[in-house]
Amino acid sequence: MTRFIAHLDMDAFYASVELLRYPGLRGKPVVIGGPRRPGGENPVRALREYSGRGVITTATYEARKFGVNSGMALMKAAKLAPDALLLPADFDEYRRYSRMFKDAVRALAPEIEDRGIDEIYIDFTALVEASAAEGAPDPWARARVLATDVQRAVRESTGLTCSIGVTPNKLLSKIASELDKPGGVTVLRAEDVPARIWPLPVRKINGIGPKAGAKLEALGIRAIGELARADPALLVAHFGRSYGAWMHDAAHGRDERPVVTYSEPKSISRETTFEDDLHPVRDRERLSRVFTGLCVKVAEDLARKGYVGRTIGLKLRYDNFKTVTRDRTLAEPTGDAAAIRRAAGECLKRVPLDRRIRLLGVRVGSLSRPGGGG
DNA sequence: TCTGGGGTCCTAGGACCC
DNA sequence: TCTGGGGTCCTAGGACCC
Repeated sequence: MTRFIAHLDMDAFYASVELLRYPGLRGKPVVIGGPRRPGGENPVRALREYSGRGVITTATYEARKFGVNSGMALMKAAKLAPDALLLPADFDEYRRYSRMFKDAVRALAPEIEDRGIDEIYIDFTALVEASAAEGAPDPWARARVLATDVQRAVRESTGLTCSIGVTPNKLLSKIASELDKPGGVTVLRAEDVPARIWPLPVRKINGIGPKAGAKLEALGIRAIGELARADPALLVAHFGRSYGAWMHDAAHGRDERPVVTYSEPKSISRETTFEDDLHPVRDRERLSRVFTGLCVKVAEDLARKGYVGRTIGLKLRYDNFKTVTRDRTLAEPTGDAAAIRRAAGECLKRVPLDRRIRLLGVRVGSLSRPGGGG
């Protein structure tokens, strides 16, 4: 049976929330990133004044014209767009707007899957069928109307715009929502895949990242259509049975995953990158203080969300960006900062400390609700 | 001036049990 | 004395996503 699945993506979400606060910045190149300065009044400054290890979380469309984008180091972005304005990220505020837009969508279409702070999948199937009597004869036309209704609801509740793709599955909708940004609605049927999807680069498929993309390129496969026409046996040979077969299906636009409206967290973690790499011996005290602080924060997060966990993990990144992890599973779950610190401390003893340290992180997994059966 | 922070899922080997 | 599978748990690393 045909499903009608939407993917909604907020347009330049963090930056757009900031523009509501600082309307004077509208139309200017603005970049969000870097840590929040405690106590500062107007945090807006030119990107060229930045120094540190932060990356861009969001750039306005005006800033993107300079070639900067999410994930780029701010220091590098400062070279490309020194006059762009830099604002620190304010995640509490973005989470507030996230709740607002999701509540507005839920009031119209309750079947929502959360995919992070600024995007969701929506299952329109039941609503499209229910509107058969009073709407247009073509169900896809009715799905488009639903999408524009959702856009309007989001705009009225938050003042923000979003882009929506509507297709028979999540994979295609995720691609489609990007095709007419910002503010567009893109409707794609299965028969539109060759014309609309196949010309796109393979990296547009959610699940094909930098590594797989480069490997495909080396095989001479750049467009999704080339991936669709590739010999499945060749893909399996290079990427393994599961991933190779999935890739081929994805290129044909096949995806049966349901919209999942509820899920429990699997782990809760905190990590921090130091402004300068720390020496494991000389900076031992500072390292230890930060370490304990991370454990306390994780414990607070667990308590606030109502979880305890059995597996305590440590993450360490060296100055050469190599990352190691160690973990230890306890007999009983805990949410106690001191117990987490003890277990993570044992993990630290199993890791080589012969290089400077760039990042330290603490994670708690195998979560359960305290007193609950798991 | 390289490369944040919070997540999920997958793989693979070894231990251990039946 | 030698030889099986299968299943689950734990651990480490890596790819990927927002």
